[in-house]
Amino acid sequence: MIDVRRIRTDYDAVRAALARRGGSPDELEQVRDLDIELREVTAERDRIRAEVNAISKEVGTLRRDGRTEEAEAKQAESRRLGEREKELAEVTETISARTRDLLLHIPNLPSEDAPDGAHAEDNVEIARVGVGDDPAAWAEHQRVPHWDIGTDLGILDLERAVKMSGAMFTMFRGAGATLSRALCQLALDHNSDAFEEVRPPTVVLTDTMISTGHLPKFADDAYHLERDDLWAIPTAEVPLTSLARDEILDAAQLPMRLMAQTACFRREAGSAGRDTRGLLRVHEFDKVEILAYAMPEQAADLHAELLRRAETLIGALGLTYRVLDLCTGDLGNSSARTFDIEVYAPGVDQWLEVSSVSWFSDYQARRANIRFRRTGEKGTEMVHTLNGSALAVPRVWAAVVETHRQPDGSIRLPEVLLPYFRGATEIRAAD
RNA sequence: GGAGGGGUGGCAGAGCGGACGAAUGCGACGGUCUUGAAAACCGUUGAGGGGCGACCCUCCGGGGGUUCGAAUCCCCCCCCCUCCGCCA
Repeated sequence: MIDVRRIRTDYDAVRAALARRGGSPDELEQVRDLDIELREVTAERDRIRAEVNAISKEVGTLRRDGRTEEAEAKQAESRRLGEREKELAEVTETISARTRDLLLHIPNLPSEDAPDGAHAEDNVEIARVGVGDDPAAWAEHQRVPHWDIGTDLGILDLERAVKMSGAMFTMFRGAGATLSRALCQLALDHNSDAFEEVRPPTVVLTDTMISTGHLPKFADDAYHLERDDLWAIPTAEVPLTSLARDEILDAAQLPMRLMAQTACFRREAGSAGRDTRGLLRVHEFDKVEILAYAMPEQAADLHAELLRRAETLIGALGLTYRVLDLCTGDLGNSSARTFDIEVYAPGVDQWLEVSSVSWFSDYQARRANIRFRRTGEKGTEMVHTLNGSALAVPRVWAAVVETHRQPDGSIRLPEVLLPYFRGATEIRAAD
């Protein structure tokens, strides 16, 4: 949520910032008008409440002194005021519920540093590492899609996954399953110097989904367990962000760094028919997420750190990648600024988004009510939240397999993965 | 799932219709004393909202109700603890 007070005091700037995303300002305008109305009605209601409180006190005194008649007169007066108050209470409730609902639908203000633009094509490439997508840079044996490689080597069993769970579910087998697990383990080990490992629940309450911004706007993208009104998380960002919900953190605790490996569930409702083959777009996948709570002045450095950590990992796997600074039109709803890491997968000849490293300013913190107190100071401020995928398994799995495929069809394992492979250095077809 | 007990400020814990945003203790912060520290003593110390301000409003797990007035009474829900059942 953006701060209502900013809408109140700085409307034009807020409106201009949101306009950079390309949306309509209707909701914003409604919030501004409702807020003015709300404060008027609330002030009137508070006045009446104050009066009722004062009268009740008098009644107490009068009754104690045995002045029953006077007390009864006061009570009657208070009853009348109470009725008026009830009416006003209904009005304020309606207005504030409406305001909150609108506010929950308004996206975050983009950072001033985020590049302007309307579509993904306007994203700015800020780094490119490896051989790139130049056809000449890749050998013929690397031009095999991972689904063929996986099937040939017996390490990917999509057919049976579909039998159990339907389209866009996956199953790794043998060395393929080991590779999946090794990638996660590598990501956790790589960040264990500064991040606390967490194993959160993967099924959460509605409020938990609201805190990160995944609800109410994007309900169609998530799996909902109706009977218990629970949601399967689309990313560990959801539980990790709610970890500190409704808490006031000490400045000394910040920045607070957390990481978690979880299954992630996505309905992919809007992308039916796209990337249906292989591992490019699936309903369930494993991911290691890194996340931080920070004071505002720490956020920029942390954002750079999260990006650097995600990048190092991809680089260590010997993959070719590029980093994009997302333009305002392509930014996620809750994000103020996002860097995407895209890996080049030679077999499918595509750039695959494998990591999204985002800074949410205080947008999620306000939804989740996560504050901090500066040491020695009174009052509280909203924390800033940041997160990024350290490693998302299926797409990285695909890129590793395609990139490191040898002329004889085997896969040479990158050195960083060797500790997790029980002595093996390559993946070959079982006889 | 069944029976019983409980949810109050950073923590512990009283209050069970009116002077209670809440005793008391601990903790934290500031001060006195001390070469320094400890102890002792004095003071301060929850959050959110509105108003230029005096000040006002809300919050005692959540929601609803009774009442002139609710932390306190009634109803529903959630969570925690103990016992039983079931169970990876």
